[in-house]
Amino acid sequence: MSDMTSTADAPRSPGRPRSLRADEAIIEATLDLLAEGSTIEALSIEAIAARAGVGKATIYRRWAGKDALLLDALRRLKGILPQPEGHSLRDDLILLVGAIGKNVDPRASKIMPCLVPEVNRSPDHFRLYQNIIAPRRQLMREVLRRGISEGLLRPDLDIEVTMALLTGPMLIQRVLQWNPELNEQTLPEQVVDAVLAGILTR
Amino acid sequence: MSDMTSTADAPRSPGRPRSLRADEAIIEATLDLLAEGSTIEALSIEAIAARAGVGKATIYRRWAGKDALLLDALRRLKGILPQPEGHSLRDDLILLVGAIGKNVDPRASKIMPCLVPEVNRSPDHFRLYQNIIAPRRQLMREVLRRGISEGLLRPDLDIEVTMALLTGPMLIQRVLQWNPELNEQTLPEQVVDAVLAGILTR
DNA sequence: GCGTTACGAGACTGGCCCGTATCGTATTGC
DNA sequence: GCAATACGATACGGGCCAGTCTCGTAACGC
Repeated sequence: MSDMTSTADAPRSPGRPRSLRADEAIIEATLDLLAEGSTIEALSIEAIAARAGVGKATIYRRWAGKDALLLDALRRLKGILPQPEGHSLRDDLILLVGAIGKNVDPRASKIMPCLVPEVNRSPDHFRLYQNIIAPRRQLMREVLRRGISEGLLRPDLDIEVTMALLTGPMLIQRVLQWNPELNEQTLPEQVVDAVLAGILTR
Repeated sequence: MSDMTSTADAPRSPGRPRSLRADEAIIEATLDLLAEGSTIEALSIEAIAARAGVGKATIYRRWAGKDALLLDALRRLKGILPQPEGHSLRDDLILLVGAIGKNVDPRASKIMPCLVPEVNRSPDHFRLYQNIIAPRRQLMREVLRRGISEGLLRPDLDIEVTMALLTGPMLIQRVLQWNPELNEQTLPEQVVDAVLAGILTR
């Protein structure tokens, strides 16, 4: 939405219309290059244009520069939210934890780690990042609140801390490869069960 | 150890000896620039030389290139390990969790997020990263084992998962600024207590 | 057909950087 | 004093890239 790429209510300007294929190709090329390991700042407009089979001018006609293009491209990665069923607290939490760092677009998992420095540096990227994860946090918050109101969870529970507890292990494993010993497949279930029950002897 | 910077057992070569001040100044300049927000690849030898008040040749005389210099510089950030007292399981865990992402060198916390992409890309950086955190994990592992053998913790506890549970929340908060709502100061205590007790109603 | 705008391709200037080389000078052992 | 090496500074060629501009061509409304 940073530029006039959108299907605006334009008063039908004269001349040849913008190519929708070009839009798509540029965004896709950007995400591809990032997913292939290019750092966010090693990424060049020239490389994107070449990969997209597009002239550089075609990119500059649409975006002001690399940053604007990048923010637009990343917005495409938002993906869809998981849908907790609401039957079982445990199952819902496992679903949400398993969805952390996952995305319909498989490139997302390669790209995410590259964004960490940007998020710490640029307010724009930080906002985008928070916009993407906020609804997911909200989803988990609601599941936990339901658990409390149903009497399953302690009423004095600190929900924000609990969310960090559920999210943290999965995120450091997916983004930071924190511990090679851990099994990413079974981790969501293990985390949820451990958080629910605690680790003290009963 | 990548180059001959070390105080080697040299057979006393002739000519003017290398300046130790230059070594120090170059490393310090590198860490300073990183801490000030330069990305790892935006960092240029030229900028380091200027900041260190040193000729470029002085750098190339010591290191083969940016990567070698960087790995050496990062090794300086290792810092010292926290020392659990061994009296109280809870206190020891709070100490260890609080030390996550902390360092005697305050620049470390600024630099860490910048390294995330490198760690995912370069095996050298990944090794360095694992070498730094492995002893800290080991420390936590021992504290948890002691907790089990003292009968405080469940004997069937999955220690690796538990470590992720304790580490994850702190790490995503310090490195990713995951949730602005959370208080970093009180988080270690909250995390340890929640993990120990679980969140189910008793 | 005509004016208008977009297209892919690529030329072009200017900036930043790498890695090497070359200054004149400083510091060591002999 | 003399050879050897290091020093800071700076010049140099080469590469990559940003952003602008200019080709000849293509697609639209009228």
